[in-house]
Amino acid sequence: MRNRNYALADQLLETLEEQGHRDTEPRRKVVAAIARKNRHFTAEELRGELPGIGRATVYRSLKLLVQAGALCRVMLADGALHYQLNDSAHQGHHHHLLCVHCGESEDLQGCDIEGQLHSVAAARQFQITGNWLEVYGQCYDCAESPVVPA
Amino acid sequence: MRNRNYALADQLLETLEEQGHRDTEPRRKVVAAIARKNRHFTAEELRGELPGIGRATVYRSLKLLVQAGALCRVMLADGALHYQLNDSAHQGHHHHLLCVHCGESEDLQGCDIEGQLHSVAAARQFQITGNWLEVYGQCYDCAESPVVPA
DNA sequence: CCGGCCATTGATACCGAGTATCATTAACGG
DNA sequence: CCGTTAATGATACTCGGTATCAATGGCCGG
Repeated sequence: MRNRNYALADQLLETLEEQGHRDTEPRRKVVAAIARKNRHFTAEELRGELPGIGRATVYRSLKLLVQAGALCRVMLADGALHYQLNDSAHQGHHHHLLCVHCGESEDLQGCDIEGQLHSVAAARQFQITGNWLEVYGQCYDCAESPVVPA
Repeated sequence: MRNRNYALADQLLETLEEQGHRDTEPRRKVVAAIARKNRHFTAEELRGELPGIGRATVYRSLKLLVQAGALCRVMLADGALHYQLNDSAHQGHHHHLLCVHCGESEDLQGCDIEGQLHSVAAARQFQITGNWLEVYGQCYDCAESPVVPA
């Protein structure tokens, strides 16, 4: 676990360096904090874990990582914007199934939403360049045990 | 046009009254400004057109209209949240095709996105309760004349 | 190994989109 | 016409994020 986190942090830093960004102390700390996360998180939550690191720096790092494809933004059902580590496997565009109960998220693969959108749009001569989709509901575990003590 | 706007404004007010809200002067003005819109708009943009009306009042009215189903929120490609009048016909849940060029939006109907999501989710025993989808691209007119003078 | 360029930092201030509070006002039902 | 109660608007606050800018420190070339 610890090893995996270190490796992940290094990997993230490396990604940034590949994009021509420097390897700085604050950046290392931000990236390490992100690597420790096993769930989606907000910018402020992350910032709270990084006392001594400037607000702007945290936001800048998040932005860079999103641009690099290492992080993605997810919009929760209540409208809150969170960040989430991308599986290093598929950094591309993808959608999420978000459990509104436990907050867990799964990637939504194996569906041909894009294909369907394109065919519907083609009928109207609309050229699709992108889309944003979040799907909310209850995951299997939460549906099974609807009342969970906090 | 003018007539249609008046009618629309009255209709919006009536909708609010049906929900038990009062017919007040500031509310009339907010609703009239919204009825004048033929495009999606931001809260601040609307507020700018309503000097003398309190900030909170504008936001409160927007909230009520969204709750009543008369307005819907659309997220633009750049992340900006806009409001848009709902066609009085289908106030229910629906998706939009947003032209990133001219800013026009069309409703996306006749596609069975929900159905597809449900079948994919069923395979994972995930119970879908809602979704948020925005589709970005270029509408027919903008694709035809890619360079339009501002 | 050193010096300089320039990316990065962090403090601060600002912005947009809301919400909370609360004293004052005004709608509307009886 | 009067009282209840919703609504208003001023103000302050939150959250997420960006702009500015002087100071710092990474890194590259000599």
